[in-house]
Amino acid sequence: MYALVDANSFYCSVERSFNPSLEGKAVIVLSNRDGNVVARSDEAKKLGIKMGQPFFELKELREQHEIAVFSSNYTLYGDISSRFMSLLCRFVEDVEVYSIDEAFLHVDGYDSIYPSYEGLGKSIKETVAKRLRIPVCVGVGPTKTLAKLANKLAKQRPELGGVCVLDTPEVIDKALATFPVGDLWGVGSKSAAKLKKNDIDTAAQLRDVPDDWIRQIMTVNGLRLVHELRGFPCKLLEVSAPPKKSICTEPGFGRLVPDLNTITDALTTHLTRVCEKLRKQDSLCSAVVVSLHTKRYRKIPANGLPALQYHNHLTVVLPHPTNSTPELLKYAESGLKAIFKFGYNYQKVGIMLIGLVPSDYRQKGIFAEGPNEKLLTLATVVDKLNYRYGQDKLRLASQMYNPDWPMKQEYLSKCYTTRWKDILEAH
DNA sequence: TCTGGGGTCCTAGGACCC
DNA sequence: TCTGGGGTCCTAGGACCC
Repeated sequence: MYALVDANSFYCSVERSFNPSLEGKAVIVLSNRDGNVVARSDEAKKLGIKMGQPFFELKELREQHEIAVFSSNYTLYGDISSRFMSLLCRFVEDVEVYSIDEAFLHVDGYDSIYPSYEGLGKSIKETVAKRLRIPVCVGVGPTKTLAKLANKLAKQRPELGGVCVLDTPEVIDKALATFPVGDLWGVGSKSAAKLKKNDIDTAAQLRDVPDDWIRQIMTVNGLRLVHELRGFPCKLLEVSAPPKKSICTEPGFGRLVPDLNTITDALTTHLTRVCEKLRKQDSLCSAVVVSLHTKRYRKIPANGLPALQYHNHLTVVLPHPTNSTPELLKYAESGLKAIFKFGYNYQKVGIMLIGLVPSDYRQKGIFAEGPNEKLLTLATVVDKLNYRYGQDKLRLASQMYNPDWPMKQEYLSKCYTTRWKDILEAH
């Protein structure tokens, strides 16, 4: 049996846990640069605020109702998340961290400690509430898909007390009979539409379709999903996260930028961040993809001419895998120069590291040089110093510092758990 | 009459997840 | 004024190999 433990409105709950006066009030958390809504408390959902809704659209609503607004504070959420996961590891041996706010658990073989799955679920819920003041729901089922479904029911039906166990065929049948097929894990909007066309509206109906048919319309993923609904596990627990296969970043500038110099500065900064992640997972990358975009949603200006659009990307294959920032920068910059076109107002530049291989992988081309070992060592030293003395204390001369564009974060909370000066004071 | 058969690797695009 | 960001997996088709 699998359990899925998932925090309720995680980002909002974290903000609340350090500010109890927000209890019972509408809370929202915004995306980078305060652009869109990425998390909503139940009260905010009731006001009709949609996931992903642009923040500026809420102006009127905010005048009518009291809504607590926060910029996203990933330092804080990340730290609370890791505390959350460590708590879960005290309950069972096998824990798969599935996302920042949810984890799958293997829950078999603990009968002597927890006589029932309900008991285990309640115990987890109470402990997380007590230690972190984060509300969670627990769903239990014979497969990950059913655990996920159970979790959703636990959230929807307050009478369950936050724990839903699907353990017998009868209980599972009953749950599937009314569960909308589009709410299943792995059914997105496209598949939901296709299924609807074929008169499949509930999870129970999907469970009973022929294998060949579902494979045809939803590929092997759909087949796996159907088997999971029938109670045969196809998705197993991944206790140790496999290394990432690609690492990318593509944040917007926050304003429109026409010149290559500024864009190159931003590229250097982005590259510095992704290289740090690359080295942290102990990998080398064998190619970089640079991309450049103008702004998509620009309104047609007064002169009636739509803003010129330009989107392009280029893959630069390296002569040998590396994780050295200056070395990668050379190739990334050449890629940028190749796709940059004068005369546009750009919104963002992106960088993606692909073809990641373990760092002990040293495959030399017959005539090409291997990675420069000195540069690799240098990168390690730079990381250590920056970890100790603060991000970007040691940086490339070409990296923009104190960027002049606004990193809009008007509603940022403090880093209560990771920065000495931000620790709460008790009076 | 009859025009092989089996495989790998890469890429772009689609779909999905949080 | 103002519209996010970071990932994974699968498939079909092309190119290539023997």
